[in-house]
Amino acid sequence: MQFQIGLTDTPFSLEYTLDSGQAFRWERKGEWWYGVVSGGVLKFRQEGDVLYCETSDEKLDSSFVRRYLGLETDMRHVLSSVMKDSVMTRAFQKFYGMRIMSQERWECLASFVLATNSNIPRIKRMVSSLSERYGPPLEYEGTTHHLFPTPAVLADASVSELEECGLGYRAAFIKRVAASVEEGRIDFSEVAMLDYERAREALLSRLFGEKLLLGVGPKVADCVLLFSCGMYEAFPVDVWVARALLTYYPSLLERRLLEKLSSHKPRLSAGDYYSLSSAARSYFGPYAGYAQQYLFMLSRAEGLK
DNA sequence: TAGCAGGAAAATC
DNA sequence: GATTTTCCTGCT
Repeated sequence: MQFQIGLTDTPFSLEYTLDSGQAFRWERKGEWWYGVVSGGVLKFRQEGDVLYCETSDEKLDSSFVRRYLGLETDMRHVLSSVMKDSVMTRAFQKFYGMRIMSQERWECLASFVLATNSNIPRIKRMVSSLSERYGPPLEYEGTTHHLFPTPAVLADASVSELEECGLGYRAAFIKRVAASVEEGRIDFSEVAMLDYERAREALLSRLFGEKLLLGVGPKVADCVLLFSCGMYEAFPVDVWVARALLTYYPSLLERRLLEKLSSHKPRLSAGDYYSLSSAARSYFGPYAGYAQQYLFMLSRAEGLK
């Protein structure tokens, strides 16, 4: 199936969106970006104000794509809310059109569990070898693609086999998290309906179960809420965003955090994470997550240390 | 709460 | 080619 989406009335950059470290299954081949999403292969090419789309699956239609790429978000609201200072102005000018996507929730959770202590190229490799090994194959244009594996399959995989996908110590985490999802301990659609604070609590443990979820801390929870549940006030803080806050927004930080972040090897405790994240959320407001993603990109582009 | 380990690849020197 | 860093969390 082929179709087009007009972008005349809304800022959008395919490249900045797919390559901003939110999603890990997109690859550029020549003019086209290829990805596997929700049971099908998707293919995108942007030419100015037109987004050309092709897909193996009828269900991945234009309304699906608009939702997936975050095109339904009214950027005028985002801009008027988040444009508070010259740093934001610079970041939005530089990466104009970058959108927060709305990804499949289980895949998003799994991807960010793998992301701990890692880097983007490696995360992509882990996700793709997991998919090749455990995901159902899908032929498209003469190439075999693989869907992202289901929780059931990963829960049944052995840790040593998972390790062979280059996961290292993350293998045990992903197995446990998959099992929790499979057992219904995390009900994503229920989480997505809660308000942000409750949703984070729920993801982080207590709601449906007794046991702590291995491998899901506040940062991973924030990524899942922002990138797959449409909670734009979530403000994940990773090393790059922490550096950006330290460099551009020192006045938002308590003295204690300033000192810690300036130290040689900053290690944030859970308490530190919450104070950082909530300081940023109250400064940037309901679309803080957008501010976060632009800061992430700016921080990397400017090579902050 | 602080301190540390974890595991492999990228980035950097 | 060696060292440092890497979209962090769990355990003690």
